[in-house]
Amino acid sequence: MNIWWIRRDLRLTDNPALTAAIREGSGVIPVFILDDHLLKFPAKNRKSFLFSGLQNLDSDLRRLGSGLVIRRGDPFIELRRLVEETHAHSIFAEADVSPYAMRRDSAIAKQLNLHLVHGLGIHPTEAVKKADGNPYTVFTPYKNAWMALPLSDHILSAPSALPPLPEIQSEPIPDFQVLQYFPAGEKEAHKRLTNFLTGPVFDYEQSRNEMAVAGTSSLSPYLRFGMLSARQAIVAARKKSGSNQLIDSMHGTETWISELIWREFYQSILYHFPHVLSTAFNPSFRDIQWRDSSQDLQAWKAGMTGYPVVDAGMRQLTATGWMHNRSRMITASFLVKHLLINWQEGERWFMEMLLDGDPAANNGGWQWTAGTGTDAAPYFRVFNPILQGKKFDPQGKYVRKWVPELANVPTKFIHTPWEMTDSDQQACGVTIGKDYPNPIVDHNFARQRVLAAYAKK
DNA sequence: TGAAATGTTGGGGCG
DNA sequence: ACGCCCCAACATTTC
Repeated sequence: MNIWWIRRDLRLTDNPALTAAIREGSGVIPVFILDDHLLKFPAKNRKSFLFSGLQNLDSDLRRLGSGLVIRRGDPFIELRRLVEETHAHSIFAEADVSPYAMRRDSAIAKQLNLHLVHGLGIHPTEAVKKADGNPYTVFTPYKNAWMALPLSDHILSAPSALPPLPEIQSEPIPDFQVLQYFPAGEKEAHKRLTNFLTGPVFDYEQSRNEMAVAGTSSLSPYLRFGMLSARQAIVAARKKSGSNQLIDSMHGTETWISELIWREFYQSILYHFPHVLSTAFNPSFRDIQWRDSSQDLQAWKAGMTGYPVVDAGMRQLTATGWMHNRSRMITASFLVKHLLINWQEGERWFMEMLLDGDPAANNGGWQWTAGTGTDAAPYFRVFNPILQGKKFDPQGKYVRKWVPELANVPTKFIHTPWEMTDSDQQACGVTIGKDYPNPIVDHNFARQRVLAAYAKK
């Protein structure tokens, strides 16, 4: 009898840890531990998604004759108890790369028979390295090395039956709110993958940037909790790309696969440079004089900056726990460059709000935006929220959806509502400065300010 | 996975 | 017909 310790691999198909636990023993006990150290972090939406995913996994396991054991407390203490209670031989778990997880797991491995199994990404973190043994810190060469490694398309199948659980204590799954836009679970993940690969991926290069279009896979929360493995995603995409004659679909799938490789790149960065969670990766950007304005930070969080695309993104985030990738870049750039507020404030807020909130990817994204990271956007690249809106939400559909007070603003003014005359405003039923804020900072002024601040550091 | 400033070119209006 | 100017369109450089 072995324990399958579930952490962020809430799936039965293509699960190396589960497969190993089954193969190495005469039975398996699926366990999830509610770890207060992780659960005290204010991330209501993500916890709902997790708990809903656990409920889903539990019913999938029951269908196979087993079930999910839930415990609450310190992982080491709970696992030790479980081993005593069940006489389990070994514990199998998917290896993780966050500093907390690595510290936790190596401490537990000293006391208990814990086997960490690779499964978070396609290639183990240690496998993608430069010839001299050092980790890559630039994406393109990392990607090239990653692509050069053999990729098995073998998907581990889900068990068809499991032995019943022993009579042991299990906590109920905590209450959670149902997430309208992101139902949890493996089945939903597969539905989205199939849907994406039979439609949107064909036009991915174009439509992935259009914020009002469902042109992205929207799989990030599922990948975050392992309701879908990276291998399942990539193998399915590769099949699509190989089987289709349309050159566009080939480009689309390759571009999407590239996005999946970014996830592993940032996992590798976090693994090798855990200090990125507390400071800039690039030391020359550690002394920027950030502004300290709780008022501006609050306006950003609330989606009340006066720049419609920025506000639409921020409101989509609070309303759904997810934000379109293009809006993530725009809103992040706005916080760092326009408001000159420390990117770590944004990183924390995104971690509170995002269903897919993951320390590696989130930190990587923020450091990229701030220009402080590996292979980052150059600091002088300042997104113009008006131009970004015109380019990637030309009809203002995205803005109208998430900033309803601007719903009737003519397209001509949808990204610059403050340019409307009083009678324009009256005609579309919104008073700028009252129903919707004026811009909290002038674009040209902010641009000059941030360039000066970065140049000085 | 930028945007703005600056430089260059060429068509067309006009004296 | 010619030179001059304007300026849109595109290219390059700079932040």
